[in-house]
Amino acid sequence: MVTIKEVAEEAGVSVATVSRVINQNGYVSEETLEKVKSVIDKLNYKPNSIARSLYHKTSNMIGLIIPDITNPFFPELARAVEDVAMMYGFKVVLCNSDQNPEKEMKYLDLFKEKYVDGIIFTTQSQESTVYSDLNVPIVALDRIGDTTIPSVVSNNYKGAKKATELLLQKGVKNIAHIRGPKNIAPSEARYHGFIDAVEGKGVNYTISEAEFQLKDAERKAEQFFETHTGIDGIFCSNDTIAAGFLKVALKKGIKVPEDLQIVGFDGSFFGEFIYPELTTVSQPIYDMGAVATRLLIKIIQGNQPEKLLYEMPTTIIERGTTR
Amino acid sequence: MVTIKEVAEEAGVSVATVSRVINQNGYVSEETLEKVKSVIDKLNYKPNSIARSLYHKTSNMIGLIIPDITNPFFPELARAVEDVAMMYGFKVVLCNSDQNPEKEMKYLDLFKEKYVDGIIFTTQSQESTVYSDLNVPIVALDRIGDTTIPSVVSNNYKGAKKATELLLQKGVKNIAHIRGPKNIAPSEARYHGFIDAVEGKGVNYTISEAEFQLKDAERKAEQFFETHTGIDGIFCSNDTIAAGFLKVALKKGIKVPEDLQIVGFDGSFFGEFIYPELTTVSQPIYDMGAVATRLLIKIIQGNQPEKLLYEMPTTIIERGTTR
DNA sequence: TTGTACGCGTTATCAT
DNA sequence: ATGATAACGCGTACAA
Repeated sequence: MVTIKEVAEEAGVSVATVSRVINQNGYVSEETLEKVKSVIDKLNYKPNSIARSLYHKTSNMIGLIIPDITNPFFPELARAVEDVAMMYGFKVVLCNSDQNPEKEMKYLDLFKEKYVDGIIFTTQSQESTVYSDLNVPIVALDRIGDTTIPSVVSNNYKGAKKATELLLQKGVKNIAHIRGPKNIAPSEARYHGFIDAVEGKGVNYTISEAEFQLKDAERKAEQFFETHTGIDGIFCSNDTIAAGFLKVALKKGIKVPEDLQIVGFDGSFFGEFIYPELTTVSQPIYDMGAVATRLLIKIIQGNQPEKLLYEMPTTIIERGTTR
Repeated sequence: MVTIKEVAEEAGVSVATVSRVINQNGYVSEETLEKVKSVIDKLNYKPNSIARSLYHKTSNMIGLIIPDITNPFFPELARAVEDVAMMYGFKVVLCNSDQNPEKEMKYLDLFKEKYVDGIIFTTQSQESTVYSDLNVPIVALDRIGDTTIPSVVSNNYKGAKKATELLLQKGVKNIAHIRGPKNIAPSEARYHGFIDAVEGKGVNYTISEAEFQLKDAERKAEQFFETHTGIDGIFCSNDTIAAGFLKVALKKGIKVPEDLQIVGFDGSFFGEFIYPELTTVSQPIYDMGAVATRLLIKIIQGNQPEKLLYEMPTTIIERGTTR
């Protein structure tokens, strides 16, 4: 690893001069400029970013905390964050919290130690690790409440309402909503969207619950189809649950979308892998990540965010599980 | 951010003493030990890891370069790397290279600047960015050739052979292999596994090719079923291709697995999301990541790897697309 | 226009 | 057993 000192010696100048040409500030004569530049090239000198960090107390890194990269929702998000971050010269440290507050705390400490310039985090759970008094720019994704932290969310309520209305409009008479876990904010919002779409409309509806996991969804689906008959439309709280219900329905010989229509939520890529393809409420996942990152960088650069809540629109993608 | 100096002042000792209690080396009397410890707790002091890095030229970070976290193969791998790394006190910087040599080089420079202690990388392409003369411990995943770098791979050849033999044994008479891109090593190995399983066995076989992407697979499947009749078994180079072919077959009313059996490769999670569930050759993705990380850490700690090639076994998971 | 010297927070060597 | 101090690589007052 070649240092600024070696460059200085080789160029016959002082380290200060070299520093000046690197950072393009201060005066430096045309002549020495060229000289130093050529030596930098020759030695393939790269300023040591650790030393820089120590001095500046910044690292050009941003920390990203997500529950689990293995959950299909997050890779695209992470990708967006990295793409945008890189575009602005920031690197990304990715951490999987597993929704575990201890882990989250550990990562936050880590981030402070490393002088990360900002933090983006997603928690699907309600209970909050203390993310305030952290003294580092921070943006939340998919998180509500905690009104002091700028957040980027998608419009879960509205998307759910639209999805339910779509089913109704497609002639569904007996509709079900398979809601997600109660402690997860988006799941709650989607539930309310559903309720507000069916209440007072004179339609029969029923509510069940499932985890956001295929196996559990399948179990719940088995039970569901045992105990409920005549259901001709299901709005599921996410695509994983929808996939589970679709699988079981198909297995039972129920015709989709002829006799049963299904709508999921998220716009996960695997919605296109299954047949019939899943109709779903698509979240602009990549955009959410990109917006959050731009917002964070803005804050890092000293600008105040214009608003605290950035709500991104959802889109219905009609595919094979609706008529 | 409280520094070692502040702790020293508060405790009425020198920074050297504080450093000794932190690092548990050198002599320090019982009395001052207690005193310093309590001050550290009181002030919630955490040693600044940047300053440490500057001195030690290590960072307790490892760099991970993958093509694209959005590709379903990689989240699990990344997760494994992070889990194991964390277990040993290392953090992970994740980078998506998009198979782009320029990006790779950029990340490698970045890693050197940041004093990463080691690098794990995956390239599916053959052409090699110069990963040697890097002067940093390094481990390759899913990569062959380039014999100087320790590698962790799964046994693509053998898995493909077994998959093909499974189809044959299940009574397939006219078999097809949909191979992946020619410049991707695993795709090549699987192709040879297939060939060696059918050659000289007196079975009819045919080869087609598709990208590892759903849309392309579907297009190729449409063409395939137009031009080939009587095919009753397909071994696909990965699960994505298999999903595409299955979808199109289902759409065309071909009965799976009665009239057509399909086997994929990878063991991707979405194999269980589709119906019938995909029979596949499962790679121990998590284990591969874990083994690679342990290997890297071993090297970082100064031990030489026992061998240069760690070959992990594949397993056939029989599910709904075979009889 | 250029160079000297100190500070960023930590560790390790060498005195004491 | 403890303290002073150089060093890690860089950036910037300040002096020249």
